[in-house]
Amino acid sequence: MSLSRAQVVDAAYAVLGEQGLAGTSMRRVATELGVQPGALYYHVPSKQDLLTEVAVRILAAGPVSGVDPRQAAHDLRAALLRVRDGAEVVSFVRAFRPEALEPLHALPGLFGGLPPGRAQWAARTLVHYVLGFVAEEQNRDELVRSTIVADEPMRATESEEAFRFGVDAIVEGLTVLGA
Amino acid sequence: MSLSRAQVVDAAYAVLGEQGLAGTSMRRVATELGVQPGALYYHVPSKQDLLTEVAVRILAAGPVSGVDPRQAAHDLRAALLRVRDGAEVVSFVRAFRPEALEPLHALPGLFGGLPPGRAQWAARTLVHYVLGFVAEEQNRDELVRSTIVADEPMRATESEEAFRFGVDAIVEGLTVLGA
DNA sequence: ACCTGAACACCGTTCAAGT
DNA sequence: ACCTGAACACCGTTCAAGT
Repeated sequence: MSLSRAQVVDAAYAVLGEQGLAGTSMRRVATELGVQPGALYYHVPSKQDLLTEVAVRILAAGPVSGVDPRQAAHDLRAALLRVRDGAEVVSFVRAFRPEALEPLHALPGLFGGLPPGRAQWAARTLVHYVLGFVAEEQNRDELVRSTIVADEPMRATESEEAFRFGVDAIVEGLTVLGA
Repeated sequence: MSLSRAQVVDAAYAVLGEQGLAGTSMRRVATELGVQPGALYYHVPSKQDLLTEVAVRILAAGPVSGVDPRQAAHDLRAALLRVRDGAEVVSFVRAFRPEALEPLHALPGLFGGLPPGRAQWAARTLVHYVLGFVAEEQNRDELVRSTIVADEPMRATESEEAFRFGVDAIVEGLTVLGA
């Protein structure tokens, strides 16, 4: 039975979870599937496109429409934290194919109180914050994992608090200034 | 006359400006200096350390203490925009050696109205926003440069406006909620 | 249609050996 | 002390050839 595109994405997602983004090479994905590297290119045009699908999968667990912006921010963070380097992967895809990340396009709609232009800006502001914050958290995790830096207990709960503070402040400011 | 560490950093900064981060390899920096790749490792322990020095140089044009947080945000953005992929480079260095970026450590001091813990969080929030926003701007520039995507005039001034809106909203929210 | 084998043009880093 | 030459262990991608 031959390989499918979905299987390639699955394998890439699995390698990401095991090795992190730095360890997620096309060659390793191929090895995971028991196939030669070149075989992947029959199913996927490039590594960037493969990562795009992985990012979409990451966001599938993510923010839904119909909630308030604060909830959406927490949901987005939770989705990113589910896999190693999740924030980095989504940031990368946002850089070169932002239109592929449909879940993020619903966010402006959550700022119902603002005029459309402002709602767009507001959503971008919030997304930048969440991606930056979680990327920092996960980069820290990677450093801890490679024992370059020592783990400190209590970081998780302090992170939680700091994140909530930022979200609250940003949403507050956006709704006040956006009107 | 032999190479100096400063010359290697200069060359790396120059290559970054000409080729962007993706094109900034140790081998290209070596070529720029008319030297073999291995020679660089006599002056610099790794590519990561070299990029750390480049990031410090980028931030040297950056935010000063003694201004208000909004001014600092605009100064930081201006510094990042001076070189290609400046935000990406600083983000990368922040990931693996944040203590090296001294200029960013002064930012909590600008939130004088907040208790110290909150001022820390506030600074992080603002920095995440600025780095994320500028990284998006510069990634766009890279795509335009490679003609993957068309340039749209008016983007610069709209970017300016959007950035200011985000900064104003964040600083407003932070000072209101932080007290 | 789908995959292999093998190559191309790169990487960062190390290290003996030269001067 | 400083650099070269050459290698090691990787990359992403392409493509003829096989089945």
